[in-house]
Amino acid sequence: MFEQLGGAHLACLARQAQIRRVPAGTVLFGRGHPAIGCYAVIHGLVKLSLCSPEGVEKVLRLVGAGETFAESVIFDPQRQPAGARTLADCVLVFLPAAAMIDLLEKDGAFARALVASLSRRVHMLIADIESLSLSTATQRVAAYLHALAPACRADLTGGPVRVRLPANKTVIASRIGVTKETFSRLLHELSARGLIEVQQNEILLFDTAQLAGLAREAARG
Amino acid sequence: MFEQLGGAHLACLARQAQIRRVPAGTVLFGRGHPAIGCYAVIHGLVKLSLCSPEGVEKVLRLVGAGETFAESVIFDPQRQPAGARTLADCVLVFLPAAAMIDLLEKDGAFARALVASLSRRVHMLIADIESLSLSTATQRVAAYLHALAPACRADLTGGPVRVRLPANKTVIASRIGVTKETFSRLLHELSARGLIEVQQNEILLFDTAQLAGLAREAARG
DNA sequence: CGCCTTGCTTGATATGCCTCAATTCCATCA
DNA sequence: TGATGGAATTGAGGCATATCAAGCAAGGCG
Repeated sequence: MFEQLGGAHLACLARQAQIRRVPAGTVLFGRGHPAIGCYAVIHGLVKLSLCSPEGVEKVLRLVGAGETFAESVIFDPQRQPAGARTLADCVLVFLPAAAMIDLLEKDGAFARALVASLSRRVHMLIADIESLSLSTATQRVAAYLHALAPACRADLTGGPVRVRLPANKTVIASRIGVTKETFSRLLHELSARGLIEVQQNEILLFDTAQLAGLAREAARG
Repeated sequence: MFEQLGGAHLACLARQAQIRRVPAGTVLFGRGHPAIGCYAVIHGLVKLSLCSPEGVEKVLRLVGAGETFAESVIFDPQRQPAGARTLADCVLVFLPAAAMIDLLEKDGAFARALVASLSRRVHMLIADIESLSLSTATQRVAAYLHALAPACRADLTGGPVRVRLPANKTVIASRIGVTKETFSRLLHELSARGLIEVQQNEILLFDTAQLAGLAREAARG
């Protein structure tokens, strides 16, 4: 993912990193746990989520193969701001905090990659805040579906694109910021408009351009 | 703020940085502008905000003296995710992107400070998302007021604390994630409960502990 | 001094989304 | 094959918050 670092340092990292295989449903860490390192997902899916005191859950992010998470906690003396749980059987790389800190100061390329990674995270979070505060539920769903479509084909051909929801609809709904009920209803509404077709966990996008438009514009009757 | 870097490098930075004095109401950059550097606020107040296509504004952050902004854009090949405008006459330090990138690779201490700063930003954004998706408007207002109170005194004495809103109420409302109308109503409700007293731009907090409690717990009748 | 702008408050009304509850669907397992 | 349980759907109703509209206070300026 974000490792294009010097061979020597990479080797050093590799020595301290450990491969962990964890079954689906495992809690990697809960909210408030102290930071002991960060993770990279080789295979599988990890759910990062917040929980209100009343037990309502908000899915912050779904981390798939090739992505990393929990880097930020290492460098801010806080505790985990979110909990992490595997949604599928996973192969993870665990990087101890000490190794990260060490490498950060020694390898300029790594430092740069880490900063870039964190910057990207910041931008993604800002995008989330934007959609939560400025968009309607319909717009968020449209935007999410549009984002699932691989960028290349989507805009060119205009033909139907088949995407797969990375998790069950309850989780996706929480990620998008609506209840599962509303999510279900909105999917139906988009189907009725002829924009998509829902087939269990897969969705056919008939008109990605119009989806994108919906996501951008104001909701019209 | 985040500069405890080596003297030599600091001098180098100082050579490339420029002090800029800008009057209130100046647009420093708009959304989508390319990144050319980042800023530190010496004096004054800067508003970072998003804008929906329909013109609705969401205040992302209010940047006061001693804080920095727009660092993340330098390291992610994106354009500014938010616009920046001064709310008061400001004295700013502008750091060109090139200087930042350069320093990042050369100075381990700087790299670490930068990473820590970005990490803190990530945590703050997560906290915002949490309050937007899991809290009611009342809870957000209570949490905001509580956060304004200086941590030390507040918890100990229990006596009234006088805080000043950093900007006008319309801006604060948007920052908190409610309309100015609801903000006004909620302030009154808290006054009626005897928790606070509003005096124009200043607010007396009579019971910070209870405010904190309100922010945490579920809304009760 | 009165005008005008800007910000704040207050009331009345609307609505988007949530909540609760009842099925239905599907997968797994006995 | 039928039983069991989690997920998804569907409907009815309610509530929190936005929206719209109007009135009020305060400050700057001719």
